[in-house]
Amino acid sequence: MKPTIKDVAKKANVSIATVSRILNQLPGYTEETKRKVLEAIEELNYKPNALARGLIGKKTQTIGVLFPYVSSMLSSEILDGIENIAHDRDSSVIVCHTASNGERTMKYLQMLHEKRVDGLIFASSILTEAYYQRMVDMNVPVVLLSTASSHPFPFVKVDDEIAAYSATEYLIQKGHRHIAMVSGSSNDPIAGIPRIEGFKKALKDYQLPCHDHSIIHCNSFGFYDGQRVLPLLLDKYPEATAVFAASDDLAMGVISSAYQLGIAVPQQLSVIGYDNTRSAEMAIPPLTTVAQPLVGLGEAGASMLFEMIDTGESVPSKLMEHYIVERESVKKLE
Amino acid sequence: MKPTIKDVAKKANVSIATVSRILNQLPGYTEETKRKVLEAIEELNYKPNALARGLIGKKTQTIGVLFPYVSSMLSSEILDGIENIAHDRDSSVIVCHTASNGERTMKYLQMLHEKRVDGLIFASSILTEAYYQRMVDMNVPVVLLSTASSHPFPFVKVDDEIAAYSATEYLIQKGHRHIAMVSGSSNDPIAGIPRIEGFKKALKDYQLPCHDHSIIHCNSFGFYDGQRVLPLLLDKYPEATAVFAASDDLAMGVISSAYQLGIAVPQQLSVIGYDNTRSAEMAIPPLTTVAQPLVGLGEAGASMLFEMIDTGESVPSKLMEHYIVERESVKKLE
DNA sequence: CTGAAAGCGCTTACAG
DNA sequence: CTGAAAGCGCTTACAG
Repeated sequence: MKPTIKDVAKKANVSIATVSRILNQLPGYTEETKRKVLEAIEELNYKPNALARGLIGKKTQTIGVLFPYVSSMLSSEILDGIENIAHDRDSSVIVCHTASNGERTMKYLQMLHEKRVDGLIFASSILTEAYYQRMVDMNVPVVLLSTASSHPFPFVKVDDEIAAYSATEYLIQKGHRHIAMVSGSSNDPIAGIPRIEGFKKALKDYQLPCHDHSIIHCNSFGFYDGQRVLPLLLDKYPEATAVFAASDDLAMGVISSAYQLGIAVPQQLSVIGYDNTRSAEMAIPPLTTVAQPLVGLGEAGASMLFEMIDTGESVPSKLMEHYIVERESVKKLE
Repeated sequence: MKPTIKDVAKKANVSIATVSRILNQLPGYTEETKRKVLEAIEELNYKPNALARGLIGKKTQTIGVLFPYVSSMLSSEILDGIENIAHDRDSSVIVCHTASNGERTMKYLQMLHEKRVDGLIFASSILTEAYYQRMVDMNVPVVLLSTASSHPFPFVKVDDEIAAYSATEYLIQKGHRHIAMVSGSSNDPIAGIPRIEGFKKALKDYQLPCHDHSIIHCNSFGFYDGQRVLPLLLDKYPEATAVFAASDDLAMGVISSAYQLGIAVPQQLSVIGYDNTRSAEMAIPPLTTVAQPLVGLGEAGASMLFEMIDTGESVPSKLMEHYIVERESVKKLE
């Protein structure tokens, strides 16, 4: 069977304690013994058993990440960032796809608990009381990513309200006076409401009108909602010259719908998105959007988590900078 | 500290063996003891330690998945499928992002070995001799996903040559006679060469010309290559009325370039892609493409892996069906 | 510099 | 039906 530390010890003619020391770069052996042991390891093709190691109480070198959807561009770029940092730290990442399902999330939490992960990243969902309790039970560091809560876990995200404000302001500075918004899930306390507030605030600060029909509410942040909703929007607010979509997918839906309606973007209608996912640059026309540093969010979240794991203390929350990526979907009005 | 099986045993006034039996639904206790034990578990909020369990030699309920890029639409949909099946099986998935880097891949393999994963899915990369050796050392089932090799691991993929043939044939049936191909990484033995062969074969079967300049070779399957390459293609092959792009990203690049060149798709140039990633439906015009069942590939690969884990025997390789998704990027020529 | 031994939290024969 | 004990593969004081 697979060689164990005993086999190595026997082959090298030392005790398992010595092998362990060498494996863990602890002091206490001569160069000569080290050589012998390394040689035995090599010959036997020995690989230490991480389970046994973890059992002793050391870390498992594994973190868990919970995403509502693992197959969205958003999640996958964030995951990319997390994975990069974890790799630098010789840690593995277990991904969990919750489908925004409470029961499923609880089950994942249980699994991650049993596997004794060193920490948790909880991304892009609302932290319920039940999740919170379970996480407290686990007694490991957790960081919230692209979400926030009143519970005492640090988060990393961009300021949605300010970012939405920026997007709207950008449109205003390009000369637009009749601006509409496609809001996404408008009752979502994380990604819905704050973006709407930012939009409203910008309009107000610039003394521009914000009617009821300036904002059209959807049930999701997805492409099809954007597509579905543009005709309705234009019907109620035909003077609109620009729309701020609360996600890139929504924006792509809007552009797609405009295309079908024979409305030229940006000549007749300007569109700005939110996220700067990979698809924004592939859009026709290339989509102007307010960028979230997605990979950066993942990296920051993972770094924060590892710091907590190392120090045993919490870290401050972090707001990441958004920025406007100018492409070709917004026209400057003279 | 965290309660262990001992604490539960003490509280319920039984031995740890009995607790273990109840935990694992083995026979050998009265309803009454079971009740007591369950109660103790509940009160102590006891969670079994998966590390200790795994150490005994039982499975770790964890599989490892290796992707070249974790943040591509392709990978993330495949991962979605894998994760679904793993969840049904109460298993976790560790994702590894190899960046197509040999050293990094070897390191991941080492980590996964140390963590004693129950099996491996190796996706979308070429299985080198070194990887193969390491995997054999690990002595766990592995399945190849969207790739194949002469080594004796089962694979699941679509038949690239036939799928490419279908795409080309589709264009021919739409009346196109001058068809070009944007090939992606043309020396890639998995996704490069077979698609080129399929393209050539279709042209030949229908007695259509295939010149040197009918195929333009890229270094990747990415958007920017498609974008960069269209002008070159058209320069050498101006009569082309349709192009088969070896990936959706490539196709989006072609469409984007056409847009900038003032060439209308599909009126002046038809484009068919390959993959049917999420972005295909968001393209303008919506992209006709030959679909790989991405989530299905992930599910099939994971199912095969778990079957191997359960039975200890290999399973047959599997070719998944591709199919053409007709959208609006191909024009019928009269 | 080195080893014997206890212990991490479980499961699994074995014996009763 | 139930428990004592060995053992999974390591790490960590402790003693020399």
